[in-house]
Amino acid sequence: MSKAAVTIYDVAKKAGVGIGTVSRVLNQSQRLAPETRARVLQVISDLNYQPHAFAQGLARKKTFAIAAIVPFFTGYFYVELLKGIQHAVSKHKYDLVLYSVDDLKKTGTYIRRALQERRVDGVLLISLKIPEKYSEQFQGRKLPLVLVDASHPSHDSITVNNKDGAYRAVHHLLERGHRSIAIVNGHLESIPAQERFAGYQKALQEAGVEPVKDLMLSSDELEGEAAILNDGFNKEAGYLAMQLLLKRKCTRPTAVFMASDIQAMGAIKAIREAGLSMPDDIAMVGFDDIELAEYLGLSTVRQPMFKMGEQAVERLLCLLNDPDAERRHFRIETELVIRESSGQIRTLES
Amino acid sequence: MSKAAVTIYDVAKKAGVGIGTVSRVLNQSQRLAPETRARVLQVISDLNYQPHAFAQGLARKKTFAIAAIVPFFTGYFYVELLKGIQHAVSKHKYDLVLYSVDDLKKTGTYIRRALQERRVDGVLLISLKIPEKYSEQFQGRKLPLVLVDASHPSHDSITVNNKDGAYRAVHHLLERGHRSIAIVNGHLESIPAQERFAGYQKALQEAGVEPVKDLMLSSDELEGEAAILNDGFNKEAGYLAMQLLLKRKCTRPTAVFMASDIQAMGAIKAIREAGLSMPDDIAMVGFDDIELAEYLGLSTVRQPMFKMGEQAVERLLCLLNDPDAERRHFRIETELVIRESSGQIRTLES
DNA sequence: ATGAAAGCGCTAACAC
DNA sequence: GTGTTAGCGCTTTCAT
Repeated sequence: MSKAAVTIYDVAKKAGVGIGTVSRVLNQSQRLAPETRARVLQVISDLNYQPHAFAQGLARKKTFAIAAIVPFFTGYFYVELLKGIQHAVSKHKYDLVLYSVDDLKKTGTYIRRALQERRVDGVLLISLKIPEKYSEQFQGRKLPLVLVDASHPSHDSITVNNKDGAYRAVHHLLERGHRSIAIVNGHLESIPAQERFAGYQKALQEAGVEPVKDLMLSSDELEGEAAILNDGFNKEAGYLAMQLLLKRKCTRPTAVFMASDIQAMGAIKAIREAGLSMPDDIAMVGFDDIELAEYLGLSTVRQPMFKMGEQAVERLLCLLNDPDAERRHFRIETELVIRESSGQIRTLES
Repeated sequence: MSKAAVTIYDVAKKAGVGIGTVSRVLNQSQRLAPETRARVLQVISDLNYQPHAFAQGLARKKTFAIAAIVPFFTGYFYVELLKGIQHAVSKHKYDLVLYSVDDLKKTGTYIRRALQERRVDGVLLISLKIPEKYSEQFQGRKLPLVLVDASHPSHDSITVNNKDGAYRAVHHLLERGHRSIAIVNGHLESIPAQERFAGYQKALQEAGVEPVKDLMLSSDELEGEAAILNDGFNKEAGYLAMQLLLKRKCTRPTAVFMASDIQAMGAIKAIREAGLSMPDDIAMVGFDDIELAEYLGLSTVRQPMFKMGEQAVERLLCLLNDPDAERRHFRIETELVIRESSGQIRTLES
């Protein structure tokens, strides 16, 4: 109940040893008389002493904390990821400092802080593009960095195979007999959006289906406040895009690939409001496999997000021990989950 | 691009001043020759210098970080809360250290760490019960603590008015003409679950409706792995509970109050599987207003979670500046959101 | 107004 | 094996 925190000096004095010795028992040093160690340990326990993280950090030049810089979590994707991260971090007895970026313009500020404040030993940068300027600084300072859901040649990264995932989604729709397949994408500035678009195109091309410009929508073309937010992967954007699609009376698609489940939610609402039904009037495949997808009977492309988070941390911790390790780029494969929204096999009618 | 990080000494030397002076410009000290300040500022900028958080922390005995101890986030509630927390923390240029408790038995470990490592200036303890032992330590050390979604006489707290929320939900159902109203609750060990139960009882009693034991379920009575997890507020638990309820042929309720929306999701699934419809066969009101609720047309009790998070941080920061401030217990009111699941007004038939 | 010096609580190199 | 001491990078008196 003492007011002032107990320090290593208090322990040393009470145990009748020097502070060096106390420090040694703290750091599991080998060269110690078992008897001395026991005595010190006893005092530590009596005094309820615990080392001061900042003092240790300063002396050791090691913080035992890592930072995760996340775009202000829009939803399930980041939550699952964070769970995985937290799980791994905690397992290794590290602390997690969370920087969440509310305004993408300010990404640099957060990176700069994580980089220069030396509050953490390493950084996880999630779904965010790293400016070249900072990329160099990370290398210069040898501060380990792992990119998650993004990549850069100079840094380790863990990404989902977005292109292949999208390819599988659209391929599945083609197999079901659809030929007029739309895509509703997030902002095209976002890398995942670009990759998913590429997968969409590849599948169509392979099947010899001519891409139709009117069937390719992305959030940046939309009007409406909410749709513009962040990366354009949101409910509102999906809703608006689907409304647009449904207006195209003559060229209305029979199926649509939604670049995210959350957009799919909005789209489904628009379909219902239009008095149409899914999958009969329009089939759908999403991306993410958020918790809700199963509930909605939405076919989708599942990303193993928790695992990604864990893996990112594991990799980062490797880098901490060996900062000169070679760069590695992990690519995690997706899984197509087929539910009701993809409908039955369609006989051709064209 | 220099290997070693730039320190206050580098700045001092290059600016031709003492380190004290550099420190002063860093700390906005008043007594400084404007010209000196400008010169130092210039050098700081040239060298891209930024103070070392740990060194500052050690010297100032202040970390500019707070911790949030969260039960391994089960869902939307914690995400929204965290968003609010992050928003406020970031606004005040503090850092957020996240401790997420995967195993409730280990709560003490995390509290202990936050308490004794002195890595943070204050702690937010969320939805977790604080052991008396630690409660005293927080007071002894004068480490500010704010309880969120939990309370304790010796500490500041922010809670939702669970009892009133539940009361309003059930009252609403009564107004719609229901007399046989069930409750599906989380684990009764959880304080919110207890409070919601109290609200349920109060509403029934006020309406002169006799409580029926068979209509009062909570997750702890359920069998099944998933249902037991954490606080019992989960989809699986809702599903199982509703199945049980639907089995009671003769006493099947006409309405049910679900203590959380996520349980409601599971319950709705069970209802559909039983070939019944909501709200005709069974009306429902949930609790939380998760994103999905609107989508499901689920009437529910909305908790302002983001706001709670913000407010908790604001209060904690107040406490940092004035550790001897009087304890305050904030109680946030809920809002009843009426959607389709509550059905139309029912004519009595009994 | 500003330089010098004493800590903050710990680690690690150096003595014995 | 263990005590002593010099930092780690900063803030903050205390002089001047």
